Amino acid sequence: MEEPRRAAARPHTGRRRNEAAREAVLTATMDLLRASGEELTVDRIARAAGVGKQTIYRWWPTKGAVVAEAMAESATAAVGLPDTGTLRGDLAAFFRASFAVLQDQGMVRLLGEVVTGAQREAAVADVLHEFTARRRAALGALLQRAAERGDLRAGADPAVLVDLGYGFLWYRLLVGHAPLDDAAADALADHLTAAATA
Amino acid sequence: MEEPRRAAARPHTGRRRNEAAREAVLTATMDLLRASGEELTVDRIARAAGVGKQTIYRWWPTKGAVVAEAMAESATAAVGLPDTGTLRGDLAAFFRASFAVLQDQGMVRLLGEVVTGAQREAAVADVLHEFTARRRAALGALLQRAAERGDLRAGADPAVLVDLGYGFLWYRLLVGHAPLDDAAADALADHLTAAATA
Amino acid sequence: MEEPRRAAARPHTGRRRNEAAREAVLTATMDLLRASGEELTVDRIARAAGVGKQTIYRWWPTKGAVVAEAMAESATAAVGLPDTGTLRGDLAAFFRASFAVLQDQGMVRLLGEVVTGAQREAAVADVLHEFTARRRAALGALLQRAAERGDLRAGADPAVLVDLGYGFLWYRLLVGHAPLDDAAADALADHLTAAATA
Amino acid sequence: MEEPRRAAARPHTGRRRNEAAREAVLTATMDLLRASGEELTVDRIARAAGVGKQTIYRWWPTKGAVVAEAMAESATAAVGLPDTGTLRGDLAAFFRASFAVLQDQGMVRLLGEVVTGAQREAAVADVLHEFTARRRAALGALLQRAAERGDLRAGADPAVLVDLGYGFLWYRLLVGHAPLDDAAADALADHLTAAATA
DNA sequence: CCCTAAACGAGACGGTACGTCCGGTCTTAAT
DNA sequence: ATTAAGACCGGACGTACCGTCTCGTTTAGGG
Repeated sequence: MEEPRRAAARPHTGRRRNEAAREAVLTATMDLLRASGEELTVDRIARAAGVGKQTIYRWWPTKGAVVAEAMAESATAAVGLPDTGTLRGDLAAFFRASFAVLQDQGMVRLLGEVVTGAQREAAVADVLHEFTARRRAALGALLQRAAERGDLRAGADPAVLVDLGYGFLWYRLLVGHAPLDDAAADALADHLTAAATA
Repeated sequence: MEEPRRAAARPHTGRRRNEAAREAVLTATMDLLRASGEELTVDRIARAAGVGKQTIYRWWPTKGAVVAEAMAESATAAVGLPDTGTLRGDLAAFFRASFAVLQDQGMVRLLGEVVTGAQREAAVADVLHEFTARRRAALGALLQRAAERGDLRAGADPAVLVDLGYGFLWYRLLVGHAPLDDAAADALADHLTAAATA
Repeated sequence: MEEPRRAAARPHTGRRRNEAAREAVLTATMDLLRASGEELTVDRIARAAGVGKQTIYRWWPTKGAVVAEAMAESATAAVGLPDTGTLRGDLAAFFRASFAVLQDQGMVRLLGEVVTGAQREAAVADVLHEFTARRRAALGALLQRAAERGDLRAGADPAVLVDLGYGFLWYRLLVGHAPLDDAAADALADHLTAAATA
Repeated sequence: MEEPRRAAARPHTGRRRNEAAREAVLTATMDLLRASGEELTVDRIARAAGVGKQTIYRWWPTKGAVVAEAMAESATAAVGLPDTGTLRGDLAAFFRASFAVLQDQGMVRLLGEVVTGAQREAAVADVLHEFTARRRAALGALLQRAAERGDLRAGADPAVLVDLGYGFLWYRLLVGHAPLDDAAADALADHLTAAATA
């Protein structure tokens, strides 16, 4: 039995995407953000990565998209799911780890750029949505475990609790009026636990 | 022949600052943000306000400063301090009013622009700091009243509670994954009350 | 009797065109062409002229148009109408002067760029047309004087003679197989005289 | 044990040059020039010829070289040496044939591109030099025959006459202010004859 | 009949220039 | 002196094109 056209027979011709270039771009982006002195510019990213500008625009629609992907790559890996046995302990560990990532000034600028870019570029907003959704899911899983242990009070809504936790993080990150250190993580964990349990 | 000292008698020559122009600029800024289709540009603000560009730069140092002042003017007025007799009621009323302001799409873009601008302009950051500090003070006063009624649990930290509340608001505002409606305000009030009381 | 709108009442507001900038651009263009080492680039013109790129694009549609205007300005002035009493003498003087202008290497590159640009940009073609028309008119006037003296043979067509003369010039200029010096001017004058007279 | 010198013994292995590709490239170049709407681009030539870009660059050093070869192929063949018995007749026939080739708009653009390219690429200039030299030699041969018949006046310089003739052609071709039709050929022949004879 | 080398179509790559857009400053004539 | 209009410098943006560099495929000797 013949297919009318074996499209799969030749799925691709021509040179393939250069993975090294992709990584060089994302790395250069992070480096420039960390170097901090200058504005982040597509030309500068290209020059720092040793890459043509068109290679950037071939794979990312916009500078914001590059930044967004750099964020998604470097911020995701960091935080795993702790298991200390208690909700408060888990939350404290989770937020301590989350805040630790933000000690890198480059990371703070990165997140700022993304939240900024998301306000005007749909592509960036998409990446931000996906990224934050994954982070919320992680925190949600932590709460889910508590729920299974019967630790959550009747009216507690995990979605609200998650937004409280990450809201606290982003609010302090963007406004910068108060630190995101271990003490803050512990205080956050404490109050979130109070909100979640009877 | 007159002395220059006469200046006191006639303290000002030439056309005075046109208050109407100032208002036209801020209004035009909000309108353009609401119209939403295009980027916010100084040229566009000037044209929409029927004002010369120089008139804008005579009174504000940068575009960000204009946006920041527009925010400070239109977002502050709105929310007063409710007094329903219970912490949960007060919080629910406070956040319902706060969220109501954000139903205006222009206001959302405005706050987004400010948070964005604050990441790169110190002047904008200052206005954002001051603005958010005032809002936190308002919420703090509300909690203070509860504390005086003896409604707060021992370990509750008003500063953390305030950041939880406003963090929730800003997080949903910027990420946009969930609504900021009356139900959200009630849920927020409920969880915040749980975190604050025994 | 009222006009419906006195448009002429306010023919212009705002800053006027900066004549110094215009000249700086044209001068810088000629200088860069003479310097010769590098390609002629809008960015380079702007930098050399101490001018923003937008200022160039505000007044000229294209790089070619700038080059074309630079040509029109610097090549026109040079050649006046000689009057030696004889056609051969007039032609020799005219072409000696015309060829002299082309000893400047910058001028040669300039004309080459214009003829090049005219092949693909209508705006450049227009300037080239006007420029060459003016030059042909000058040579035509010279022939006209000879005609009035009765020096032209019956079948001689001034338009053809003019195209022969300028064709010789451009052909050697663009192909570069033979020089454009005084001897060439004299030989050209001689043969043109032979073609024009009995 | 064999020396590398053995390479001479077996000068070639592998696939041979595809002659069809060479012709497709030159044909596509002419076609695109005739189609005229868009700029001539190597990518477009490759696509139109159904050929990979590398195949073009394997056989020609630059785009200009392709264009130059296309010119050399299509413009040379056309014009032979007429023999009408008189100089005027020979010249008229020669230029009528030469001008006829230029009725093809593609040919005009082609020559324009070559003259253009010659201004900046030595390789193209070389081809142009050789091509024009051959054409001049053809016209020179025609004049030589007249000289042998004793038809040329004493002071007539064949090199100048040739440049006058081809200058006329190229000048009208590039500036485009007047046609290159049979009447023009006849007028050119007439004036050139007058310049060459007593 | 297989093996090796070169040519092929496709298309990604580094680099450079283009022409546009915007921020913030300066100039003009009018009020 | 202040205004509306708008030109100015600087510099980032996103696109286009050049000539080079892989890919995997195809073609042709030589063994």
